[in-house]
Amino acid sequence: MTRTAQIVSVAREVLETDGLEAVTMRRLADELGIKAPSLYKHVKSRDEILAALQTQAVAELGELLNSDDSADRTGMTGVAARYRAWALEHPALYNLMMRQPLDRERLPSGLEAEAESPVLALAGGDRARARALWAVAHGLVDLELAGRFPPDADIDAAWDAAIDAFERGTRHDSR
Amino acid sequence: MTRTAQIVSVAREVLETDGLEAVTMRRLADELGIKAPSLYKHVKSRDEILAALQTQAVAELGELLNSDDSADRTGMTGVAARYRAWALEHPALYNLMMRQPLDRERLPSGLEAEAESPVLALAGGDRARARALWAVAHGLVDLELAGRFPPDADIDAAWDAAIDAFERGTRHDSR
DNA sequence: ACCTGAACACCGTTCAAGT
DNA sequence: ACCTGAACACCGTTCAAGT
Repeated sequence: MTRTAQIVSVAREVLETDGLEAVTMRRLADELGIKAPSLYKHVKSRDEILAALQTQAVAELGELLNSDDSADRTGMTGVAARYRAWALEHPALYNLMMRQPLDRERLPSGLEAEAESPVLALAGGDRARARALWAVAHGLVDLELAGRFPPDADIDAAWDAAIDAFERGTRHDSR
Repeated sequence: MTRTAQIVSVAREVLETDGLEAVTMRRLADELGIKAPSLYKHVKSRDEILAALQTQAVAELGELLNSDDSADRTGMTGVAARYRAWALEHPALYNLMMRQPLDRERLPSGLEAEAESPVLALAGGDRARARALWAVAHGLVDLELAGRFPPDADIDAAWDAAIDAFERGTRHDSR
């Protein structure tokens, strides 16, 4: 394991344990038993570390969505459940993944397409519809993570309503 | 105009002009011709200032969604267009508004309900459906603002697809 | 009542220097 | 090749002191 990989790995632990604001150059150095300035021999900046974590997250969530646990609920309901569950288990990582543009240069080619493919399939190959579908899922998760729903809101019911709206008819783009 | 109100007003200008990271106690003080520590005589913390801006934003966007410019497109398409346009005009404010739990104590009572009412109406009074509707709109805006769609994505088409999905049938919650 | 200077405990980052 | 100490330009916030 290269030193750079160790840094990213420690960053992930800290991110998941104590949140983004705890991911500090001094804290990462501390965990590794070195001093903050030493990190810069292995990594260009804090942002570079965060970009690496973003890539990891896209890969992981993509893999999960592609996994077809046939035991699990299938189709839209299953994909939605896996998406939401992953986000709730890794809230800080999910936020990081969504709150900055993808660094498409660095991203392993094809990764983004692979991560999206299950959603595209659910949309019957319609890219616009797939993006709308992604947006509801993201919107529901983001509002839940941000604590923006009223305390008594039935979030499960909101997911059901969303799935309900998208499940009927796969007619294509109406523009 | 009380000093506190001036601080919040300056904070809004700075937020909209230079983004959240520019909203610094020292910067706000500077704009007002005083020193940073003086701000604490009028305001408890930076977070309190941001919470005030969040309240403003909810009120404004709510008012806009309730406005029924009959010249404008009506129904879901019109509301969606106004929602998106406001978010794109005030990106930093929109983010601020969505990225932290509402301070429901401080919020003028009824404000949240009023802001939501047009969406609830579009959902035929179904709260779960209304939340799903809100989530698509928020998801689409959030992904657009974060630069998370591929550069060649047709975002208008994604909105059309979302509207399309929600426009047919107002049958209620299927759980 | 309102404002200031000095300070504290933090940030990310740079750079000369050590091994 | 890898690490460190000292420093720079920042943060939010506190507090004694001035008017």
